[in-house]
Parts: sequence; structure tokens; C-alpha cells
Amino acid sequence: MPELPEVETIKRELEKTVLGKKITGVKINNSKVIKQPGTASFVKNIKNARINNILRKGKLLILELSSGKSLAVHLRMTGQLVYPGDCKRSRVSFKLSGNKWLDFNDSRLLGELRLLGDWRQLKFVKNLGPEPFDLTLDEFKHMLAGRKTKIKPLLMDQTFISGVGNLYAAEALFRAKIHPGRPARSLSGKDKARLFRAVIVVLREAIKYKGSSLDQYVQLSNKPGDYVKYHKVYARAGKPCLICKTPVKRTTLGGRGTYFCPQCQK
DNA sequence: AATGGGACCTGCGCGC
DNA sequence: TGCGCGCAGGTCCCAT
Repeated sequence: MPELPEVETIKRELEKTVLGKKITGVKINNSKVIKQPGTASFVKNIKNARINNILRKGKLLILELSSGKSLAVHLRMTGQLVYPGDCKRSRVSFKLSGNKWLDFNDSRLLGELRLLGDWRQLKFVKNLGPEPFDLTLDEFKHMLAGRKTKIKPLLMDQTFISGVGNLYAAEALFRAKIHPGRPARSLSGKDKARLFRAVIVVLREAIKYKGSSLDQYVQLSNKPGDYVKYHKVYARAGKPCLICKTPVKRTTLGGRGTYFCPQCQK
């Protein structure tokens, strides 16, 4: 489940390996993941373009091309980018100068590839909230003020802040000792400060360890990320809280599995 | 504004 | 051993 740290990890590896390379060919094994434009036009318009710049906006990866177009990649749940790839399980593979392939894998076909003129015009991008790293504590506090929503779904709302998903929301709330169901506006100043710091720390640590490979996420090199061993609550239902030994609880909030310690998180 | 549901999808683990 | 089922969660969309 790629969130900000996973996508950032891939972005940094792409910069080291494929930046400046030319896309010399495209192999499409399942056109379902190509949302824009049609298949033929996608192939025609991406061929012979050079990868000029690589960006990340929230969980969205953007490859700016020499043609003036950009390739936007959203991994959603099970998307992977692998380089060099082998084309075996890929939905779409890009042949790059040097004759190695960049594979887009996606077992569940929920991921998205788009080739477009100006990625800034994408609705998803326009609606994105600020990156956590770009915020000050004061700004964060103001954003929570008056919000009735439960804090965990709010953290995961990409129009509120961008990049936090189910896993890192749970980890940040645990570290901040805040119950995931608390209305956002009920948080005290100190709560907000702890939460803000926890979000930043968790994301930074996860980037440092190259992401969490619980499910399908892998780094560009096809190796798993190492952050799972530093998880404290996610997917630990019934296991003792690492602080107080109370069994970790699992509930559903906003339709998502939610893990927390009923003793530590108030 | 907030909330809840369904849709998109496939692979996995579970119970029987 | 095999089968059906629920579930995993990122995003969009619709209803209330």
C-alpha cells in the first residue's frame, strides 16, 4: 500500500537510474491501467521522449518528458515500478535507452497511468492538500480547528494533507497517543503538536528505511522496504501493545481497518 | 460539512 | 483437497 514514503523512495531511485533516459518502446500487456489517452495515442506520444524530470505530489509520481507531456503514475494498492524489469508480470513496460525495461506491475489493476500535457491540471493534483513537510505547526493547528471529522480519516484525506494513508495514519496516532476516533477539533494544543511531530517523524523514518513492504510494495530495485520492523500498531490486532501490553484493537473507521491501543491512545 | 456506502480489482487466507 | 467467501485500502462518486 504505497503511501508518501514508498512513492518518495521510488522517486529517488528513479532519479538515480532512469532520469535522462529515452523511452524507446512500450509494451502493453493490459491497457486497463492506461486511463488517458487511448492506447494507440499513449504509445505514439510517449515514444522517443526523454525523461527530463521526476516529481512526487502526495502519492502521485510524475515523469516530465522532453515532449512537453508528462507521465503520471499512481500505484494505488498494488502498483509497483521495477527497474530493470523483466516484463513478465508487468501490465505496461517501458523500454529505455540502454535496452533495459521499466516495468509497471499491478496485480489488482487499480493503478493508473496517464499521459497528459499539464499534470497540474489533473483534478487529483488540484485538490491535493499540502505536503506534511511543507507545513508549520501553526498551520497544522489551524487546519484542524473546527473540524468535526474523526482525526484518522481526516489525516488520510488527500485534500487535507497529501501522502498519508491508512498505515502511517495509524502509526502516527499511536506515537502521538491519540485515539483515531477523536473529533479533530477536540484535540488540545499539545495533542496537535504531538500529532504533527509524529506524522513528520513517522514519514521521515519510513523514507529512511525505504518504505513498508507488508503487502506488495517493493522498491524500484524490486527489494522490499525495511520499515515494517519499526511498525508499532498497524496489523497487530490482538498482540500486546509495545508500551503497555494491552492487546491492540482493530476497528473500522471510515470503512478502513484501524489499529490502536485502547489504553495508550486517548 | 460529514458520513456511509458502493465501485473498481485480484489474490490471499479462512472455514467448512 | 477444493470451494466460496470476506477482506485488503486509494480514490472517486453518489446519497443522505
